[in-house]
Amino acid sequence: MTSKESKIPGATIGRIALYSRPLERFLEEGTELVSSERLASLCNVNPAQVRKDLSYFGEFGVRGIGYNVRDLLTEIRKILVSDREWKLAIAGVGNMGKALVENVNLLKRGYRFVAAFDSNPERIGKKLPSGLTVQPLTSIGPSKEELGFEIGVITTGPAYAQSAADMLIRAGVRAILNFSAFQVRQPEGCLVENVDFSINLDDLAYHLSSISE
Amino acid sequence: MTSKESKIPGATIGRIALYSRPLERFLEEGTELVSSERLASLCNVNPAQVRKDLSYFGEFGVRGIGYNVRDLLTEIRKILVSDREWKLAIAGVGNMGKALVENVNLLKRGYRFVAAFDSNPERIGKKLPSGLTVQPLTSIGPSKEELGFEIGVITTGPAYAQSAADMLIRAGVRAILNFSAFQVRQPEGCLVENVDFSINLDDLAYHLSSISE
DNA sequence: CTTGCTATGTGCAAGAATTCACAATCTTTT
DNA sequence: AAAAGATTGTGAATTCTTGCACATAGCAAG
Repeated sequence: MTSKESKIPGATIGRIALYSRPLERFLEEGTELVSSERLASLCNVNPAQVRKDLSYFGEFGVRGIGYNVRDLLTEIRKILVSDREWKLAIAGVGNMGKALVENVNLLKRGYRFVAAFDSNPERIGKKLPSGLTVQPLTSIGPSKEELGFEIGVITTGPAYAQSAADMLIRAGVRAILNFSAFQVRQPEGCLVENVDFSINLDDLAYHLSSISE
Repeated sequence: MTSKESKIPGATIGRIALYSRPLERFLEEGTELVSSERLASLCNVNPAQVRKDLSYFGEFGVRGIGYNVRDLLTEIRKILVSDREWKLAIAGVGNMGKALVENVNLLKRGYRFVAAFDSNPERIGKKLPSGLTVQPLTSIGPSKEELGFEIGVITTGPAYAQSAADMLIRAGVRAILNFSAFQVRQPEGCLVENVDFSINLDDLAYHLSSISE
C-alpha cells in the first residue's frame, strides 16, 4: 500500500508529523481548506516541500483548491500510524519522567503510558497521578507480557540509561525514545531515538554568538 | 577567527555537541586519547564525518595518534561557545518546566536558569527547589534588565506559547527554545528552536510499523 | 635515519534533499 | 462553453551533505 517507500527522505516523516499540528488546530477552529502555502508558512518550510512530502504517500489535494483539512489529517494519521493507540513504558520517574507520563498532549495523540519503572527504592511502589504504580526496573520482563507495551521511554540518569535500555529490549520493545544524557547505542532490531535538550541549547548558543561576529 | 563559516552544514554543530558527550565521559574516566573511529562509533556516525565536522574549525588531532580528549573537549567548548555561562529564563513552570530548571546536566554545561515565569496565579510567588521565585509572565520586561537572561525557554501549554514568546522577545532574548506543542513562528532577529517529543514518537511509530510490512 | 604502522585531514565523487518551474486539473466567471 | 484564475503534483535543476580514498604526518622500532 505504501507507494514506493524506497525514496522517502529521512526528514519527511518528521515534517509530516509537523504538518498535523496546525491541521489539528484548523479542524478545531472549523477551517475546512488549507493550501500548501499556508501550511508551509506555519511550519517554516517551503510550500513545494509540503507538496512533495505528501506526494510520497498519495494525492491528497485538489488542484486549484488546496487540501481538505479533515481529510488530510485523516490521511496523515494513517501514514504515521497514529490512528491507533500505542502503549509505552517509562524507565525513570524523576521530574522529566513525570512530565511525560502526565503530558495530556501525548495521550491525545494516542500515546499511553501503561507501565512505569525506576531503580530508586524510594520511588518504587509509589502511585503516580496518572494511576500507574512505579515498579522496580528489574521487573520489566514479566510485566511486559501482561501489559504489552511496544515503545520504551528512558528518562533515567545517564548511569542507568544503558541498562534500562537493555531491560526494555529484553522485555521486547522494538523502539526506544531516550531522553537520558547517555547516548544509547543502536541495538540490533530495535529503533533508538536519542533526545538531548542541551544540544538544542548548544545550537542556539553557537548561532547566537556567530550572529554578533 | 571562525574559518570560512560559509560552508558549514547545518547538522555539523549538533553533531559536534554530540561528540562532546562521550568526551566528557572519557575525561572523567581518565582516557587521554580517542580516535575518530571510536568517537564515531559511540555517536552512531561515520568516522570521516567526525573528522570533516571538526575540520571546519581547525586541526585538532595528531595524525597517526588521534585526538587528545581534554584538548578536543576544550576546542569544542570554544566552538560551541559553551565555555561560558548562559543565562536562561523559563516561561511555564509545570512538570516539564520544573524538570528543566532542576536538570543538573544543563547546569553542568553552563546553562543556568535565572528567572521563572508563569501565568497561573496559583504558581506565582512559589519558590522552586532551585531557589527561583515564580513571577507573573507579564512582568518579564523589567526583570530582564536586572537579570540579563539571553535565552528563553517555553514550557507553557500551547495556548500561551505565542504570547510567552512575544514577551520574551520584548524582554530582549535573541533565542528561544520552545517545548510547547505550538509551533512558534520565527520572528525577525530571534532564533527559535521548536522541540516536540510527540514528533519523535510519531517517527518511531511510523518506522516500527513499516518494518513489519 | 629509514622503514613500518597508524590515524588524521581533505579533494572529489557519489548521493540526498530541496527547490524551481511548469504542466495538469479543478472551480468560477463571463 | 470557453477563458481566467487558482493551486496541486512532479520531473528536472540545483544545492547541500556525506563518505571514500589517499596523501600527509607523527611515532616507534630496528
